[in-house]
Amino acid sequence: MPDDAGGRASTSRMRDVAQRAGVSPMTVSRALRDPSKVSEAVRRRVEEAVRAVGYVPNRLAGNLSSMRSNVVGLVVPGLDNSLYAPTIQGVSAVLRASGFQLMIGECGYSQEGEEALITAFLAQRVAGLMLHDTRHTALACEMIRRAGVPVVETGTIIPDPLDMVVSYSNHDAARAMVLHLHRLGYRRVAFVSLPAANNDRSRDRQRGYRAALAELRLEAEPRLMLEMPPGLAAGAEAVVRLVQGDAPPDAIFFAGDVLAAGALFECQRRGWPVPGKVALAAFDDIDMLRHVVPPITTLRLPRTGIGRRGAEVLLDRIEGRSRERVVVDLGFEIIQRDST
Amino acid sequence: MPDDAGGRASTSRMRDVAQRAGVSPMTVSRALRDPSKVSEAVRRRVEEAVRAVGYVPNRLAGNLSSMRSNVVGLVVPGLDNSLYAPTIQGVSAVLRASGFQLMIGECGYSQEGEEALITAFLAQRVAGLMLHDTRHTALACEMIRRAGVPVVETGTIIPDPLDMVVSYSNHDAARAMVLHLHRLGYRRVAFVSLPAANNDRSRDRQRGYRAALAELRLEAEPRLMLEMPPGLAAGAEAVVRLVQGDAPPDAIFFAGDVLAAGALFECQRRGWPVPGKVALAAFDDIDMLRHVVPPITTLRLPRTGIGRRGAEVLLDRIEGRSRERVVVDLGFEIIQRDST
DNA sequence: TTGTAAGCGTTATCAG
DNA sequence: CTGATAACGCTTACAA
Repeated sequence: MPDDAGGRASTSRMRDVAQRAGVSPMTVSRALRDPSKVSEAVRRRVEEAVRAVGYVPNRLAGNLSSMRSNVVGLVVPGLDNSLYAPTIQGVSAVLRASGFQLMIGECGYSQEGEEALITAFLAQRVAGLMLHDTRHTALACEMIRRAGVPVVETGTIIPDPLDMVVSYSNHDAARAMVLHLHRLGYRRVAFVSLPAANNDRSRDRQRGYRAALAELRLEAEPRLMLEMPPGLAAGAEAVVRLVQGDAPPDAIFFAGDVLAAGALFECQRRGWPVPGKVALAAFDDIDMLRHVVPPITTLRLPRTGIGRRGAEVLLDRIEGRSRERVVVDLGFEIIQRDST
Repeated sequence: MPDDAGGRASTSRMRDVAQRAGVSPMTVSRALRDPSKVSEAVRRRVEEAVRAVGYVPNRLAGNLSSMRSNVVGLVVPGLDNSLYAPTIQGVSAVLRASGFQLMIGECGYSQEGEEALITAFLAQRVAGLMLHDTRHTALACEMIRRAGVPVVETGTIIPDPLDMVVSYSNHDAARAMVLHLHRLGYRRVAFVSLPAANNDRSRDRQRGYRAALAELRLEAEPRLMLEMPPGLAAGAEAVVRLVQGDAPPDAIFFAGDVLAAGALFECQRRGWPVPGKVALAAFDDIDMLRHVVPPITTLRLPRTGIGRRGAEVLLDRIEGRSRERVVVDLGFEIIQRDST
């Protein structure tokens, strides 16, 4: 407790405001939450009293009493991954506009981590939950069901959501890019993704890649498929392994993180022309991909929109404006640039 | 409320657990928080009852009653800025290990935004506050003082903190880089930063630049100082303006965001050799700077450490292990690479 | 070791 | 429009 010297740390209650304004606490409560329910005179006296005593409402008490909550819990796989930033920002913007607070936690890409966070958020009695992953432990599902809390999953479109989904189809996006590369004339398209274990998005993308090959009556060659950890360095390693391997690809589709950029930087270092030696495509429209030389072909995903729309449908449910279990597919876009 | 079909959404209370275990609610409370205070037999019965009814403690009620809180509020200027990610992650890791929750908000680089968030967090009765900015509205300071909440500021080392500071000196870091460039032989070092209005970090860096020049008995030329918005595009624009201007610099120090990378990409596009045509230095050790061609000289800042250490000193105070108003300078490091 | 009583600071409800 | 009263679900303090 800093300084008891100047003004001691005292938190004033509604009661104090009431006394000072010469009304009952109940009237203060009303004046604060819906000024139209009290007389003009009282409203002003209360406002002044609030300022005078420096009153800050106690939402813990308010929430407990009203059995409502003004906080939403958001679980992301990893805070370090810059891909989640736009989504978080979208969520944050919408929540703030409605007077909600955002509680955030990272599950570390594990279902157990997610379960722990869900438990913690439920204990805080959050009004709603946003989950990036779409696979959960049985206990997590059970707890959510019992609590009756609305939930939005945002990682990828799935057929059997817990409740609501707002996302895009990782499967369709990956498939579309492979078809796009084929249309451009590439016949040996390699595929590099993040590890698919414990990651629905990666798995969906792999399935999309295979689906496209099947449609094109092309064989899925194991040596053209790689799983790499996230990071620029991994992308660099991947491009070297593929290009220097037997029967190298003419194009590489990097379905994750900044792998494609790492690969391009490696090509620059080695003097490999892109797309002359090998074409490169990426999965996310991060700013960097537009500025490197050459700019990299990629998918534009509705990251911010997922956050915004996700928060909106969640609030619609929380505030009783809707009872529907919506599934929103926000789509994607292919950005053709000079790397392919 | 999803599905009332299978099992209706009922939240069980401690009372229910107590009944089922054949003990009083108080005993359940004890069994849950400090199992050593109840008998072995009771502990087991309670545990089973908890599982049986799917009990999830209500921390709103708990916090209200105990007049303690297990949530910490964090205010960042912008969630989109990837620079804050490591700090947030550090905070998150430390808090989780202590059973604390993280409430997060973005103030949009404005003091008013920060004030609004502080008010909201105080209303949630957070146990502590972490602020990135080091300048605040008078009301914000007043509210924090009255609430008696411990606070950590993390943006830059300042002489008159609200309470505690954990950071590095932006002034010293900028100064050190300019001296470093001078030592390498560069005599006309330009300086590009983010707008300094409303940004203590930028201002500190500008002061550091000037301080270095003064020490070197060099004149601060206005045409060698630029303020640019964040982003790769701004860096590209800056390098062009400086290099094509009158009396161009031999080195450019980009003190913010990804400006330096944007500048390098522009040089690549134009075929300007770096550092042949102009040398480039950056301010933050983001992964990209190490992988581009050539790799860019920069400063390594203790981003994650600030989050971790900041959360630690905050928890020390919250949990009464310390009463000190610490100031922690985590320092910085110059990473010399091929761009200078 | 366990239980009882009295709040914590609000809001819902109902009466005036 | 305003106020009294009883929760909300838990913990503190004290008693048994």
